[in-house]
Amino acid sequence: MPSESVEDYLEAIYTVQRTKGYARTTDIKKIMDHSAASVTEMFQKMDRDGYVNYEKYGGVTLTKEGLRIAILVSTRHKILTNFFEILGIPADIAQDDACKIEHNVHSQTMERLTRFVEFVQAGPENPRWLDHFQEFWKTGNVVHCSECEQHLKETENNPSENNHVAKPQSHIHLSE
Amino acid sequence: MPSESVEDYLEAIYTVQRTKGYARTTDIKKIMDHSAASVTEMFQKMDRDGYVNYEKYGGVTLTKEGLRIAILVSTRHKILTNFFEILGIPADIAQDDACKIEHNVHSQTMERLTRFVEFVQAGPENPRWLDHFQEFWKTGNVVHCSECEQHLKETENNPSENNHVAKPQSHIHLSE
DNA sequence: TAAAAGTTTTAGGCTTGCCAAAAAATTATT
DNA sequence: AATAATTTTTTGGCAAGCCTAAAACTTTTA
Repeated sequence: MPSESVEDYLEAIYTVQRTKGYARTTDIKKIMDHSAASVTEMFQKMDRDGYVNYEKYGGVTLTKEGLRIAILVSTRHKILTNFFEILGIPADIAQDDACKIEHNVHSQTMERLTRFVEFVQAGPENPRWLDHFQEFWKTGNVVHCSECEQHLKETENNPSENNHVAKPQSHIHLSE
Repeated sequence: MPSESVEDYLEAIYTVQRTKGYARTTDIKKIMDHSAASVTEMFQKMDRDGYVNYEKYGGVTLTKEGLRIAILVSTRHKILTNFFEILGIPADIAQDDACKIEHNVHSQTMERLTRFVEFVQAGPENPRWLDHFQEFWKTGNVVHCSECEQHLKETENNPSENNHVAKPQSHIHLSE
């Protein structure tokens, strides 16, 4: 299992590789704001560990395994960002937090979060309850929706009586 | 700003201190599964940094600042756990993830999550949309609620026409 | 094509946080 | 109170990741 640091490098290399085919010391140095020396060291370590192919003075490309993890982490990053933005967290903070958390969260948690994002996006543009949450956020008011409370009473004794329309399921693998 | 490691120690000390008044090397060693040597070292460091009062062979108590941060981190931990459990994540995984994330998440994010948890808890026992999410989780079906869609059409042009009942706002400070 | 400019690597060093083993202090036992 | 058992601290060491400065290599440019 790669360290957090290695995961960050993999993500950065992946970004560069996508547009350029490979990544050099300087590319990563700029993205990660580490010294060139540190980047070279890491390239060597990651080569030893099988995450990249490293040629002296020639930069790196991701191995199959390196790519797998890079995609995994990037996917996590994206889902976390989406999720935070749904909750109304400013984009820059959502970015920051996603960066830090993407290394730590359990795959089962990621699956739930993924589904949650899909759930919100599958519904109408802005689901009603999300509006209610925004209202609660701004004013502290709980909107007591009479329809919902009615529904609650009705279904108290017969829990399952549900509707239609299937959505495709995502089958992203979020563990390592 | 304390390191993640120091935050973990503060949390552990806080737990012990609450029942015992102070914490000894062995208490923390057991909770954190580190060697006694490491714990002592940390006690000394945290004393130097003003987070605990340390007496040789006498254990530690939290300083005002140490307590402040311990409470802060514990609060974060609790909110994150609640939040994950709302999403349906198993308790043990929710615990694990909360432990890892509690150090990293931005205070603005924590505030949103706090409000989100409050929002869910302020409504009826299980809000309707959460049931819909559970359904979506289990079956992949999106429940197309005719009432909601109706509501959406109605409010398309006049966004704000809202109800009543205020809830007290929480004023927990989640930054350092 | 040779010197200048830029990039990459090597060498040596630093901090954090962990450990095991040995030494010192405290507490329990007889 | 003396010895045994336990706890705590000290000592010396290790790995991960970062750094600067200097050396080696590559690319550009005159």
